[in-house]
Amino acid sequence: MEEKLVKFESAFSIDCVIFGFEAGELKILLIERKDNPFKDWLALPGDLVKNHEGIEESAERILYELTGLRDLHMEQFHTFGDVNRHPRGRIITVAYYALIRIDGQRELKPGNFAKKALWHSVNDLPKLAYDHTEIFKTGFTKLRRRLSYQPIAYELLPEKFTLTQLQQLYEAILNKKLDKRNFRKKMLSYGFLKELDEKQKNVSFRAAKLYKFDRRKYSKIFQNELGVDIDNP
Amino acid sequence: MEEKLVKFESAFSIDCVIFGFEAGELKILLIERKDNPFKDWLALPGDLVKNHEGIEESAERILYELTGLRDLHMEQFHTFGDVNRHPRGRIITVAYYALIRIDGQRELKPGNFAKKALWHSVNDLPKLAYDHTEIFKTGFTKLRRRLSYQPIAYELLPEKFTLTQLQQLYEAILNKKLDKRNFRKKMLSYGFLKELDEKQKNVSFRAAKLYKFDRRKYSKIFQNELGVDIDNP
DNA sequence: ACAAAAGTGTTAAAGCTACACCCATGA
DNA sequence: TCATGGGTGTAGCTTTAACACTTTTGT
Repeated sequence: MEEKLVKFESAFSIDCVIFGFEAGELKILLIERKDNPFKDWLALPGDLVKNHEGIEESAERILYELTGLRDLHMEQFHTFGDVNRHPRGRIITVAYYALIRIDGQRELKPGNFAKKALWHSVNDLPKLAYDHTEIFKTGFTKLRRRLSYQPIAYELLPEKFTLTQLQQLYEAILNKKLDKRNFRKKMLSYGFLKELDEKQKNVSFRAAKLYKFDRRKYSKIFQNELGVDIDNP
Repeated sequence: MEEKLVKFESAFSIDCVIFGFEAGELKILLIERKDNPFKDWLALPGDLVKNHEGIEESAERILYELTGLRDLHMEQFHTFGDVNRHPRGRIITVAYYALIRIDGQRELKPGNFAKKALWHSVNDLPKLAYDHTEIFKTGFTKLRRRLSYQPIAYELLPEKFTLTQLQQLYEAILNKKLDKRNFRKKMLSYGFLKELDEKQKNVSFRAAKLYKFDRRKYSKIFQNELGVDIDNP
């Protein structure tokens, strides 16, 4: 373009609702803030977007800094821009959710603003800093809706999982009981679950068959359904 | 809070995809830019968010300045924040769509950046300024999805409408033909369409019955379905 | 042997799809 | 009287919902 560039100072941030599934419960990752404002409160992980950083890029950076994980499914779900949402000035925030496999071994690195990062059950959250409670609720609603038309559950489960685990996850997200037989029938009918020659180990009862999600088959089955790009609908 | 406020300069804007339905076609409102960058290009109506203006408020202001309409259904659908999306600097934009009843009489006031505002069929759009083509496409996809679980069609039709008009609108949004009998059966089965004692006028064929959308009945029927707030799902 | 979860079918109801003709009206 | 869209029913198929017992395994 022929005109000079105008330089603005960034005034936007990213906040992330990071979902995980553990012990039959849906959880999110929260940090405990070490500085004001909201010192000692729990908050969603987030940061200002840097000047030469796209917002997707920024969301991925924040997640990486906290969890050491890259290339996860992140999805922007809403932008919050009330004038007074941030006590330090006019900062609007773009909210993303991420789905990750909780791995007890992985060490979480809380980063600059946080004392520690911990998993909290979505059913038992305290009041969060800023407008983060509202952000969480909006994100959870979007996740729930998305579950009905996208195979996102598999991002939260280990690579190999049992049908009961899958069902528990659906129940945790949808917050209702499902019928075991109907659930299995339906999931298997889609044809994108691959039954493995393996079973659960170290359980004190009959071991269940393990399955994995076959992304190839999924894409083949649902490609161009309504002309919608499956990875960006 | 005890600390001093930090003042940022705003660097975000709103862009609006304004849908209307006319002559059996789904249309959007575009402005022709009168200044650089993108002088003479078509663009979505948009503006910078003012310093003391919430983003919803800003979206409503922009729509009002352009159309003279207030209190319309506006829905935020995505935020676009590529580093280079705007030639003048780092400006991220929050995109909204609005649904309006096209009224041939209403005068559109294009505002500061625009020479004129005109309706364009969604099936025949030229390349738009900035990343507005992408913004439009994303918005259209979200609109289409939303149609399947929210009664948004009624925002686009006149208060009194025929079932054929309703069907044409669905066909325009979903971009496919629907079966007349099945469509009517289904719409009427919901129970929130009120049949009026009135018929179409000034048509050169058998006049069709007029219906209107009964928002009260709708709310009663669908309240708390899955615990989701119907106006903010 | 018992506790715990795995695994498995059938039936009825509801919803969806496909399909074609007569009717009312104004020109 | 003709052209135009308005208005209507049925049958087959698919999908969903409700429902309970036997099997396997480890302790």
